[in-house]
Amino acid sequence: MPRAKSTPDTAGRILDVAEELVQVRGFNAFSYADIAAELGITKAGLHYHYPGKAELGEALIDRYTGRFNAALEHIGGRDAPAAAKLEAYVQLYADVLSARRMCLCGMLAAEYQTLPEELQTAIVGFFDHNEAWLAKLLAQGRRDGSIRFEGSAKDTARMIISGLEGAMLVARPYGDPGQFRKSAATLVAALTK
Amino acid sequence: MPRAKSTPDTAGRILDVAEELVQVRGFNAFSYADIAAELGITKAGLHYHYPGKAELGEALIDRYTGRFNAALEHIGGRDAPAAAKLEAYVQLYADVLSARRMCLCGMLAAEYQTLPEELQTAIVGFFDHNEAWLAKLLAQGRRDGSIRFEGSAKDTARMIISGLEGAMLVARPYGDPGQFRKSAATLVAALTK
DNA sequence: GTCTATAGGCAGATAGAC
DNA sequence: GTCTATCTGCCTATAGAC
Repeated sequence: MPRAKSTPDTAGRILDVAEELVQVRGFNAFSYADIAAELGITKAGLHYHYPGKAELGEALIDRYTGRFNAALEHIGGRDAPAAAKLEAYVQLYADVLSARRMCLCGMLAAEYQTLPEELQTAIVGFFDHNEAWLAKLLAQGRRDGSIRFEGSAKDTARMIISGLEGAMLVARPYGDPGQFRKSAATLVAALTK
Repeated sequence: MPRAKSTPDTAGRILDVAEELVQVRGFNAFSYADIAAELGITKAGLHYHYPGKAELGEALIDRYTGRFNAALEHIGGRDAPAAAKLEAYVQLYADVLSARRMCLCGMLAAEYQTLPEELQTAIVGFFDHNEAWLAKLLAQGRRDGSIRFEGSAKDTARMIISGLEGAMLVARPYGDPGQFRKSAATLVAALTK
């Protein structure tokens, strides 16, 4: 997934800063003051662009999901065996972690019970779309022979997503991206050998 | 892992309530007021038992880790094939999730960057011990022939722990313990066959 | 051990000037 | 669009009575 591109507009810069704060600290552990200080504007100025934290959160998920889904489309459009596409999928997660960040929606999943309903719905949507995309890829891999797995493509897709999210979650306290790469490789190896 | 037993003493009841709050909402999303209201005492009363949130958090992790490790010892002491012990290990996680809770240390891992240093150290300790215990179990399973896996026992152990934590993380927004069970079963089947 | 009372700070949010 | 100023509420924490 491409990083958030540098945005000259204030609304976009707010999202850039807020996104990093949520991915590193969580939605409940950052404040408008944090963003304001980072951007050199006042808290009141932020409310002009995003009236409340809920609206800011929605915008964050929307942009993140859009960027992620675009990356999935890009991978899906390649002319390559499914196994190679699966590796590219794993790399999306590795890229996030290499910036010492958790997946935005993985972080929000932890805080799920404390979030406004609109955010909750958007989080589930993120995982639903990932699961559908990945299940389709796995089915393709079974056909082209590059991926072998037992059980349904849907269950396997869900397990891979869970495994990658969990590997990010556990690797971060160790501050070691290599640990994530190893875990992810172990997971993929078990599926594609 | 056995649930926290009902404790007549105030210090223990505080931990009971705080534990659920952290597992459901996170460390940064509960307050002394929440606990006080639940127990029918005042916030000031809590500070007598736990001077600050950091001390309360330490006590939470210590008790949780102790209970978890005791469950591991219990499983390890059984006369059973390693594969059966692995299933019992998975069940520890399933039991936590069936109470609509996240693993305490998994939740804290998400919030890692915002926590006091003593808590951070304790969280890593939890995962270290789990990994060592599980790696030993896997090695035993390889010897007794009940578990098959490629790569090192340590890497496989780490992937299993990550996968289980991630499966809890992702399953909770769906409010469906069955989803966790399926993911966990798929994970174990893929890694140990 | 638990209470009342309160301190001091920061949260999210708004009104209105510019 | 961004500011100053301010509101209200909740947070963690403490002092001191009982």
